[in-house]
Amino acid sequence: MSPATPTPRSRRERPAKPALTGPGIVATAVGLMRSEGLERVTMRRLAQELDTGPASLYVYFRNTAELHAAVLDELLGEVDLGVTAAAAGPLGWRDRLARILSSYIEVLYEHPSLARSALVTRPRGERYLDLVEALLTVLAEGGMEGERAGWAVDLLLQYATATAAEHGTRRQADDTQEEWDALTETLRGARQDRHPRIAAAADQLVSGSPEARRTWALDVLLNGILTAPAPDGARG
Amino acid sequence: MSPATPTPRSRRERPAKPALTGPGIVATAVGLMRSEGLERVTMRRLAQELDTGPASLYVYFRNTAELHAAVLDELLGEVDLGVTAAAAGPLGWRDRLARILSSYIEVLYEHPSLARSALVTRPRGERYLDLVEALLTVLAEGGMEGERAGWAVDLLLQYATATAAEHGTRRQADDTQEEWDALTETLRGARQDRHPRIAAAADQLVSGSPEARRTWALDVLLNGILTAPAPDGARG
DNA sequence: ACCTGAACACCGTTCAAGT
DNA sequence: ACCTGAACACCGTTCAAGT
Repeated sequence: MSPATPTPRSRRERPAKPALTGPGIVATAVGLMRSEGLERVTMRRLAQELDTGPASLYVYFRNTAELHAAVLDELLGEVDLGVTAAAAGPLGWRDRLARILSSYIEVLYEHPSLARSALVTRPRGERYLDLVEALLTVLAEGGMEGERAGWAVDLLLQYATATAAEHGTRRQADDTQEEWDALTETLRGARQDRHPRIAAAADQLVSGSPEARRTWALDVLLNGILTAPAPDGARG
Repeated sequence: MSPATPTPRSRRERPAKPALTGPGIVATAVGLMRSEGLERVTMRRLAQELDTGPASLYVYFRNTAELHAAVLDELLGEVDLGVTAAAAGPLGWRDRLARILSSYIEVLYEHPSLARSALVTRPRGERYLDLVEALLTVLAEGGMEGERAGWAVDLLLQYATATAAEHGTRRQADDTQEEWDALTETLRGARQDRHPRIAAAADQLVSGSPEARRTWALDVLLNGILTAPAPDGARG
């Protein structure tokens, strides 16, 4: 099986070590994230995967945050924007907007730490622009344009991103459950004298499935965007 | 200057090394955060500050996330809840709610990384409960109780926390500015063929001061909470 | 129960040197 | 311009051993 002439280990394991390219690196990073989670998509671990040293990656990304931003943009390619056009079907604009945002949330749900990084480093890749464009398109159909629409996009995406960061799975389902139980217990155990309203409303504070809450939150946001006074950015 | 009998270095520098206690550790951690930022509030750095080894801290906190949660709760003591009671002044409930949330945002603005950690590990300390209790009190005055109020608290705090995580200062003002410029440039440079709406609305997407946006967002949320159908947690 | 030193298994980033 | 080895300055967490 092994060749007569010994080959360096690294060459044998990765027969055709590909030249480094930006897209190639990102593709490898995405694969690594899928198999081991974003936590493992570190400069060092990724370099190892690419059969090189960590310093090499700094030619393509200024830092780890930029690397993660590139991974995020790649992942955003999975968001379903198929319902953007009014011609796409019988759904009204509100439902189509909800579909797009739900798809976005679901994509990020698998990678909450990516959602967290999106909250810090604002994305601005091509796929992200596609998403923003889609949201603006649907909002325009709902009669929203200009400042109101621009700010609405921001608020809607912030909500969706934060929700994925908060509730996303893959954060060791055990931990999440444990934490939730602890919170529930804390609320239920609130003392009548100091936190009477919490004590009374403990169940309502933790009620509802994530889906029910999400549906409600999107209703809140859209109703609010439609009824709040139009923003005036020039004033700020 | 130096005593005749040599004293171990550590004892000389911290004359009365205090015994470790939960509150004492948190107080030291808060001080460390104020002087060097949350990034430096690591188990190792904190242990060094306390003149001990990192392993000792695991008696008090199961992990770094718990430590940061304790720091956050301490910091929440600074949130101004003085306007909670209707008797506090002439302000209507909406304005009082906005005051409380703005105070919360401002407290977290100085420590965006703490806000980020709050988004992941749900807080449940005493000060956090005080904040929730205050919000429930003001919402009740606006006629909101039960499920609607409970879910509203969640959504309002999520918005506030995410906003602080996103826009908080202290994240190297330079970096933030640079990132913002890059985003603006990206939006302005959107290609007419692929992202026409972004190209048209670029200025509206980035317009407005943080304060103007915050005011608008709170309007949106409150209007939405008041007009969206009451949630039904039992259904979810 | 509380505290510790030492170890294990990692990190990001920079820099001088190579091609 | 791109790539690299090596180094610097850190991390979180566990464990066996002490008090």
